[in-house]
Amino acid sequence: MKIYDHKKIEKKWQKEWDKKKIYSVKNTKGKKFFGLIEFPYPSGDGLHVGHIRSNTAMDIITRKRRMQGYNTLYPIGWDAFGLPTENYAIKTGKQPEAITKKNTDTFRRQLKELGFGFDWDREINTTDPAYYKWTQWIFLQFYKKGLAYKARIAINWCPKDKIGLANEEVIAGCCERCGTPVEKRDKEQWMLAITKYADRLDKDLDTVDYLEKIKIQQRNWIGKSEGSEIDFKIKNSDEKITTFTTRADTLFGAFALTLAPEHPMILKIKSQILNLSEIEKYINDTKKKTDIERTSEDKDKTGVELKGVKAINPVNGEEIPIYIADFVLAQYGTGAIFADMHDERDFAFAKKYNLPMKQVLNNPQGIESECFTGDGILTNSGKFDGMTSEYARKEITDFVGGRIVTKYKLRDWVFSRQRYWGEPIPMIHCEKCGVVPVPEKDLPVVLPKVKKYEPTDNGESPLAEITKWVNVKCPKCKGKAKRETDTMPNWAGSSWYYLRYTDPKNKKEFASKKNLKYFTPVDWYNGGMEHTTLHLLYSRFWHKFLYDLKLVPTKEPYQKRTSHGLILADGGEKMSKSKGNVINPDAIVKTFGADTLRVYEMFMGPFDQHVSWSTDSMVGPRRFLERVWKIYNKIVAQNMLKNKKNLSRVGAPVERVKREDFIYSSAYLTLQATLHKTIKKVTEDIETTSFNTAVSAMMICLNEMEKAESVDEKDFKMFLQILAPFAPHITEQLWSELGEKKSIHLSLWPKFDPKKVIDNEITIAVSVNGKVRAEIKISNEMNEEEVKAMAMKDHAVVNWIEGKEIKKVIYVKGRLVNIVF
RNA sequence: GCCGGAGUGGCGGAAUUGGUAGACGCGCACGACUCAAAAUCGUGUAUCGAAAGAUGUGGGAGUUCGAUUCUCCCCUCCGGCACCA
Repeated sequence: MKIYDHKKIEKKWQKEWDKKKIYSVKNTKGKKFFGLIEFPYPSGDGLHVGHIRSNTAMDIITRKRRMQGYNTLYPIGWDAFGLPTENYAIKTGKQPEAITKKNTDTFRRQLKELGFGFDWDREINTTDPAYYKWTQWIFLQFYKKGLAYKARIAINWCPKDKIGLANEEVIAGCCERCGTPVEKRDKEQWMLAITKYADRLDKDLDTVDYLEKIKIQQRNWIGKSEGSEIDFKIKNSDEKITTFTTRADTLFGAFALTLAPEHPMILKIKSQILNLSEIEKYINDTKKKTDIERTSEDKDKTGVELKGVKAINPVNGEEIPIYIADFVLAQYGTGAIFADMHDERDFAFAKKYNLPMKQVLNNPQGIESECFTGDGILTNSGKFDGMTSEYARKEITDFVGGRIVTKYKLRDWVFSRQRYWGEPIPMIHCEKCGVVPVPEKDLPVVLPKVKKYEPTDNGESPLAEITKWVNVKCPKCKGKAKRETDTMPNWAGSSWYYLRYTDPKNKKEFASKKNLKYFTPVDWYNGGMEHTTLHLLYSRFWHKFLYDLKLVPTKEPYQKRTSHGLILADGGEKMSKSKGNVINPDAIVKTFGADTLRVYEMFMGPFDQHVSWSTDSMVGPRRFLERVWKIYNKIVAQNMLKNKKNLSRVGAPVERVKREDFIYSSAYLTLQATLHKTIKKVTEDIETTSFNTAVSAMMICLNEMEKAESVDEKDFKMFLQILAPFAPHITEQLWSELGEKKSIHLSLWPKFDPKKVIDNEITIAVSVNGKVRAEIKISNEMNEEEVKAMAMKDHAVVNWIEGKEIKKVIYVKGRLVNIVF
């Protein structure tokens, strides 16, 4: 009798799969499936159990597809540019390349030890010049189309990391990475005009199959809102101020015009302002504040009136005061609003400064509240009185010559980083010609070797000090010029990596048209929720841009997107090095085996929800696999009996069974029904990422097989096949032990037999007035009347209904009978 | 504040076109095997109760023959956004 020893079999099959390249995609023929996980950042800590959760899930999906006959691509690579490596280089004096090499070697070893079916022939690395050549090339295309531009803007500056951050990287006013409050700094930055794609990024979400919460989060981030632009003239001046509002219906109630402190109009009408010094002080104070300070003052509204200047309400000619206030944002809308009492902020502002307010909406429900912000019926609004808000918005906008417009919260993407370990932005600054792109033939612009990686506090990249690299000839005039020393953010390489997988070694294009047409879009992409408004949005943007250039064949990169929940430490806290609660997968693989770890991670809870790690619970999945092995032993024993071989060699306790009798027994039919139900459930559950219930179903099936007197070898093989995506090593071993020559992972996915799924005898409940009082066994063939009659006759039921007048009897097929009196 | 998600035994969790709540697993208890232990196997395991039975899916109301599932109100936790006009 052989014993399950994961150490013996896991290494063996990993080598075998590698040698035979069973997971490599060799052609572009037939139906395809492209499954994708977010390629890992190779940190020095090695693989995290969270990686394993996501990777195993997609490994199961792709293995199933492969067995269903799809030409299946499941690639892997390294998103290797980024701060942790650079910081480690600064600390240790080692080169980022060397660190990356070491880390990717560790990750590769770990991933292989877990038995993932990656196509290792397509491994990519964003820090490889042969790869980032194309990242730079795509940037040049953005530049050519005017979507990459330089702007002097106030950026989010992290004083600890000494790096500029994109808006998406600032969490509650603090650096996403280190938690330091960010400062504002004016700097020349490369920008990508993602806002030009805002509308399509929003609208095209309708065409893809993403989890609803992902769509909602992206939509909220893009922040589409429809409203009106309305111009206010300034009294005694030719100037006008454009406001943006979604509530044009409240225009009659405007009591002030409120501008962002950064609003350019303030400079233009400077001469008319009587309290200029007060205004300038307020503007300066605002500038000094960080975002946290500006928003954390309990939302207390502050502002200053521009004395000596009045605006004219276009709807009724009323003169109203003009204020500047820091709660009005320069970046959104037009940086100017009109204030009215049907908005909580304006209401609070008016209360604070004792401004007179006028009610112009009645609550249709008739409930009086101090500040009514809903849609209502217009009042005090001249000829618009009595209109509904919705209708009046359009009418009033038309009446004052306003424009219906759409605005977005999304802002352009700050694309410069003042750090070393990133793709150099392929631009040259010439004294004569200005900004000149590096000619495509000169790509890649390779990162030069440097001695010191420290960023500087003046906001320049360490690259700026490498004069030999910085000083170049202008590609246009051959005169003196300097290279751009900013690098790209780490979101650059990951914005298009899935495309490279289709043709990873191509030297002429980022990928051939033919391969792109065959493999894209990605059919199923799984990743973390934390990337919803970062990577996922950025890569959709890049993809749409490439689509517009006719370089990719689809409008969207990913057809389907799911996300996994985090794996938390035992107490429900996040795993972190500082807390010392990180689980090392290497140790788990050693003691329990990769198959157990995989099954455990799939079984521990619903895939899309957070779960807490518990090493103690791993014995369940381990026992499960050991018992699978025991069924194999049972079959070996059965076969020996059948072949009348020497019984003493069979270790398992086996009773003599006449197989022919068993085949037609009801026990056999029950086992068949369980097996086919399990095949059905596992097949379906994988599609809905309900891996936990799939494992549970297989456990139930195994329990049945254990109880059975005999297990049919063919049936057991089917069981191994549906288990194979979850536990690839043990199933491969047993598959081959049972005489199969070809890998189980290249075998055909079993189909359930609909006829066998139906039970011929079932137990249903009988309830009286909704309370369950008995159980009865019924057969398939019984009709409703027969079942009801049987239920009424049950002695436990009779006790309850005796002498009562039965009002009705309800029968739910295959479920229950309810008797009501 | 707004937008999502969740609340079920000692623990992880299962079950929703409304139909036997607690599947499966962990843990625990008892038993078998063993000189013994571990492992393994078997039985049991929501709560109260000797039992009959009653109660029970965050709390409160409602619809229904029947509600974890649907409706209304409220509470707690997690995630995202946060003065977006």
